Amino acid sequence: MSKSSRSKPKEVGSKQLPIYQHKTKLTQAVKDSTFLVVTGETGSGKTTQLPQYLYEAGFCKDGRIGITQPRRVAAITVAQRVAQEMQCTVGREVGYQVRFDDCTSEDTVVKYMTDGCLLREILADPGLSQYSVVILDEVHERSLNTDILLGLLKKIFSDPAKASKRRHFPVKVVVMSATLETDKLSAFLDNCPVFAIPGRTFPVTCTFGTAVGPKDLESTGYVREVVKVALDIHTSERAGDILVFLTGQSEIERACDLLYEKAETIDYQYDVQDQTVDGILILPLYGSMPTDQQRQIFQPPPPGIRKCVVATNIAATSLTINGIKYIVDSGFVKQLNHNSRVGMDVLEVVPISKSEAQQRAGRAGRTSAGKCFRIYTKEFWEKCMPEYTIPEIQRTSLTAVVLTLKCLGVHDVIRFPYLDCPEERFILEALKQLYQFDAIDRSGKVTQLGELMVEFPLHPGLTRALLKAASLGCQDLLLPVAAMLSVENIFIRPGHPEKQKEADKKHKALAAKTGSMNDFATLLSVFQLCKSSDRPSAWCKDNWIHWRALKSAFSVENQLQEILLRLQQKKDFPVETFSGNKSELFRQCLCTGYFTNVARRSVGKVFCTMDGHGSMVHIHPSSSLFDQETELNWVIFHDVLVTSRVYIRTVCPIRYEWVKDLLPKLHEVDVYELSSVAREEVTDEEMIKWEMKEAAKRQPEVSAEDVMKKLEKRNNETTVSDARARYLQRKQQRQQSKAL
DNA sequence: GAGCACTGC
Repeated sequence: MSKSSRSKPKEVGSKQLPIYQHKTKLTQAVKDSTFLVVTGETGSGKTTQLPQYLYEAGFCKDGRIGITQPRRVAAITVAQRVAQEMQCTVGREVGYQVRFDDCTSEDTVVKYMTDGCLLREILADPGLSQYSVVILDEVHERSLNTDILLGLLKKIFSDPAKASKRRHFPVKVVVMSATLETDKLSAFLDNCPVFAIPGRTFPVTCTFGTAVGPKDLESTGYVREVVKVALDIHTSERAGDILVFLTGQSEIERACDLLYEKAETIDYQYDVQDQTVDGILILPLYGSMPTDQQRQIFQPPPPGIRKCVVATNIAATSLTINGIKYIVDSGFVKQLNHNSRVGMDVLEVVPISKSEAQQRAGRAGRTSAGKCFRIYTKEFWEKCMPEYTIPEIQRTSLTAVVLTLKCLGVHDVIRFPYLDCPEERFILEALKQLYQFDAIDRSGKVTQLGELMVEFPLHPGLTRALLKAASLGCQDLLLPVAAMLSVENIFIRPGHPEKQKEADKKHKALAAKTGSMNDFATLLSVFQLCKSSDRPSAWCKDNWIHWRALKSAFSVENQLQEILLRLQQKKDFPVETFSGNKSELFRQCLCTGYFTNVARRSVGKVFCTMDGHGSMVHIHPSSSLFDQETELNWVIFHDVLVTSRVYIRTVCPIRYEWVKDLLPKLHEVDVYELSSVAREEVTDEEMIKWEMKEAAKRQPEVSAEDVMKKLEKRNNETTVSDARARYLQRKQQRQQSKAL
């Protein structure tokens, strides 16, 4: 680092912000203790100002100030703003680092980054030797990485003797959060002091509705209701834009259609109190929308026109729309929950928490006083909505997290200092899976393979398959597939039936081109075809492929390749030779990573998973295997989707021999009740015979209901069938409302 | 015979 860059601290920061009058006390508070909790609502200026105050107070003489953010955009934009305030270019004294974009230099002393980036840094440098201050921001959001960092920082710096031995200038840890659960945070960090900064937001008055009560937990009636409320606002409230919160793309499109319809039938011009509002501009907003379409949302509406944005939760934290004065809150959100009892992730619609509802309401008070219309009753608020959102660490699969912790020397992952402990069975499940992948041994110690696996930003199963391929010298087959599976879905399926047919046709053709019924091979082929195309974006448009998603798959593939090359230069990188059929090489590599996701044909199109849960699953209609009448009896799959049925997606036929030796591994460490069939070493033929016998005992035709009943019986917790029941109920309601 | 919120490395 150059000395000149920090010898003369400039007078920094904006004096207008509420935080300014606390400047001296705040820097003193940081000096006085190892841990400090700083609270303050949005608009207090803590994210941009605190690092500058600390810089000015000389905290950078001995190292950097690192500030984490849960989101990339936040890290980048905040760094840009702070650089501007400190009158330097981004990448010099002030910089940022996010995945694929490192904008820092030797001069950088104030570094904004994503929480995932800091976690990676700790992996390489467990003492965080280049930092004098580490600031975790937006801790109240409880992102998985921030929660892990919180535990790690507590563990590393809690013991002052240990901390000061590490360097003559001990690291300061500042945790910044909205004014929620601050006592809990302080207690967690050795009862450290709490510093509160008043915010600067405008009051938002909230009203409850009558449409959704405790009995309407599974109702979709709320789409009609939010439309009605939005139009009421439009006809009776003074100027100011509306933001409506719904749960997903299809719901949003339906709401927008209804709004267009209804808006046309009412008078075009209103006299709202003393102001005239001419009309309403209706804009949908969700994550997978094209970026240029998203950009429209931020443009101010034409004079006299009211803007009405109908959005997913993306508008709650990720994107801020100016000029919003009215909120319509449906009270629901779509959330991905991991169910360890059945070993799958279930995406479901659930009521939001009270804190989330407050967050939504707050979106109306950023520039002036606002109003929030909740369509649910006070009773719903009291009885159905939890105080706080369950943190991600308690809802998610922990396999990758546990491996990371183990590689950081945290051997006892159950007694790691979690701010909120995940359920023990979630941790056990993760350990079991890591053992199955040979990432840890029987004693729970990380293997050589595990040390390699932790380097990859991928699901452990994918990493396992990739490393197998690399050891056999065929990584070119797996790198693109791993990249494609770690970005959002690349196949576009539009809402309109006509276009849907067209897209399906194109996708089927792409699958047919590979000559094999293997969805993984289709992904590889799409990747290669697009990459070698002269005009890749046009190619995507023509084939109904998500260009934005594919572009990120290209950069992920690049990154994976770089990591792999670096690891292969180590002398102990495994090398194997392959004796089997060359054409089967690809699928056999996949088996190494997906033997935990093996299913065997049961009856007709119903398959039975072999992971010990024995769940009944169906091939998803988007799979190239869906309408194939073949003899195949064994498949591996990438993921499970619970809707009208339990579907497996991205499927690949395999031979029993390829997984025969791996399957026992699934049951060696028996944490859960295992399916009785899978435990036995049997041949394919024997398996089929057994299955025929079983099938004869049952009804000739296995209905979805039977399958679900079976699943339900198997699991005391009925999350999967609950989810399905809810889905069916919603579908029925939708049909009823259509009929009306 | 199809229903994928949002992040992140």
